[in-house]
Amino acid sequence: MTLTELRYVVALARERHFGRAAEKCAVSQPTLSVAIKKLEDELGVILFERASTEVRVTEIGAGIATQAARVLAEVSRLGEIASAGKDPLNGALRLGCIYTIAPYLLPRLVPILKERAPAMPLIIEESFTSRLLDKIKSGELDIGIMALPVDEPGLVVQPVYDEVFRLLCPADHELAKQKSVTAAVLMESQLLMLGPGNCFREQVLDLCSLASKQAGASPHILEGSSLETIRHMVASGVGVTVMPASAVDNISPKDPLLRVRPFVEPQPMRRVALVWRASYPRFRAIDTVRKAVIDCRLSGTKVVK
Amino acid sequence: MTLTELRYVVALARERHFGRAAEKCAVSQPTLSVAIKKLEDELGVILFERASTEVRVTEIGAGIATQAARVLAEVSRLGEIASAGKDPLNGALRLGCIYTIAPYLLPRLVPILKERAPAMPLIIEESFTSRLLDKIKSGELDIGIMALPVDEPGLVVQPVYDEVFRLLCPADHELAKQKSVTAAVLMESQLLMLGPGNCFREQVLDLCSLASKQAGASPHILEGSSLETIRHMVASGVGVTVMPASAVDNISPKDPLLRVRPFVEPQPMRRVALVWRASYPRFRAIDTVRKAVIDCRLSGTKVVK
DNA sequence: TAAAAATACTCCATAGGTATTTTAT
DNA sequence: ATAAAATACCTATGGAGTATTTTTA
Repeated sequence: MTLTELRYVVALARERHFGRAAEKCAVSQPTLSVAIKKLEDELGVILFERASTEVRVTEIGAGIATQAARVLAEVSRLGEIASAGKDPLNGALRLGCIYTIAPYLLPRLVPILKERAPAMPLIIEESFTSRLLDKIKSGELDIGIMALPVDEPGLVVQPVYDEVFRLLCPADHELAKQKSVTAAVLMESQLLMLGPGNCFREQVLDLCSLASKQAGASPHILEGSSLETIRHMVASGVGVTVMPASAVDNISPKDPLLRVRPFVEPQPMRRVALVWRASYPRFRAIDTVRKAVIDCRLSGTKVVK
Repeated sequence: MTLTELRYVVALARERHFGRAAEKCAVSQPTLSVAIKKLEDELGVILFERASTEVRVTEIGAGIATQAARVLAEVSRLGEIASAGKDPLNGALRLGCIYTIAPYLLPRLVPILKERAPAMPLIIEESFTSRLLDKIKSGELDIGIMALPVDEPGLVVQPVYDEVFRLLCPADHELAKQKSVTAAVLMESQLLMLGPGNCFREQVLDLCSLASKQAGASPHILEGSSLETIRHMVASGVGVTVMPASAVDNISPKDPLLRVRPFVEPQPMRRVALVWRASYPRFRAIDTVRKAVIDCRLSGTKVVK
């Protein structure tokens, strides 16, 4: 049975004339004749009474034609679904973001995407890098925003921007007197940092190990559960911390409790990237996200490439 | 787009594995791969994300697969409709019968058919031969029961039985004394007969013209609107009439008002036939009707062939 | 004789097969 | 190295064409 045959049946049931029905279907009369006969043989039922004067639809033929029309209607809906889905900016995008980026990027990113891709609702999830990667691979998420390094088979990684780190210290701290600081100073202070699982913790630890080689000492570490928590702890004078620029560059130089200081060149930084399954087909959706991220113009960041 | 392709999509959406889906569809893996790709190209949409570890259904792919399953369900209903209609004894049969047969045949025929073809409801219409023929040709009726001659292009005529005529006269009539009568006696009596349009009228008139050649006289004719009306008129002594055997053979020899007498050999008779469109496909339904008519065993009839 | 459908045949597109390559883990 | 999908290539079915025949009014 062929969809074409069904179209022929519907046409013939309407026209009651092989020649005219064939014309409507843009095929020759024998083609239609043969096809109808083939379908009748297949169904084991006579659909049309052929007489020289006119073609009559049998009772069964009428039923079959009606049902055939229904089938064709459902088929046409297939086409509609496809064309609705043709636009990559149509349909939900499940976006994951690591904890140390989300609160600073998403408030800017979401409105931009909402404007640029109104038919693409965002389903957002914040988590650790490793959880995000798992969910992207399993298909629970479509795209992730996270810091490098990321190396997972089957996933595509596209760096988007580099973000420098800053020192955050109490306003009355010794280091607040300096215009810029070296990583070595981290050795000499009570250092607050995120708990395990956060990639930013690793990056800060890398910075420390680098510094410790030079200074020959280990920092005094105290852990906080989120950057905002750590920020409040710094404000209360517990110690200093390292922050991504986007998390602290909104702090006024005249803030009563906090001071932000850059590191000396070469400034430590993290590289933030988009990550998606290699097989994910909505390229334009990804690119739209990338451009939107860039257009967030987070302070202390520089677009890659 | 092919129904086969839709089956492949449904299978692949379920299996999420080209090899297994192909197996379920009883085709080779490349066949399924190519077909899916072809459909994706046609719809202009990626339906499946291919990764080496697993196949994932895209959002659109899921929608398409669901709709494809719906299409296939509707297609399978086509098959059901066909197999339900495969039995010629399934579905209504529109049966026409002339006025001078219907009241005597149908009371026996309908129960027989109802028993032998319970799934074939009868839609019955009584009319004149010419009206029946028109309706059969136009498709309003499927089959007709009527007296010959019938010669209409496009229609098939199958004689079923011959039915002799009888003389019906008042019990106290002169002719009631005879054991059998000749057609010539019709010339000598007040003759009741049906009005124009009835084929039986023509047959009786033929009988009279035959007789008049021998007797050299014309009958005194009075018209009635139906055989039953005429019967009552005969019973009231108005005159005599000619009747088909099946209409009068139920009259008792001891009936207080009426007498039935056979004609001498060769007895006048009518040939009753089934008539249908040459293109009408339900052969077995026709044959079932034919056999049922024969099995009515109407008195004074003899099966043809 | 004319109109309409069926048949005969020819051709080519394509669905499906096997063998092989590519790709990613 | 292995598993899975894609690709290449071949074959055969059958869909569609033209020309012709059959059928019937």
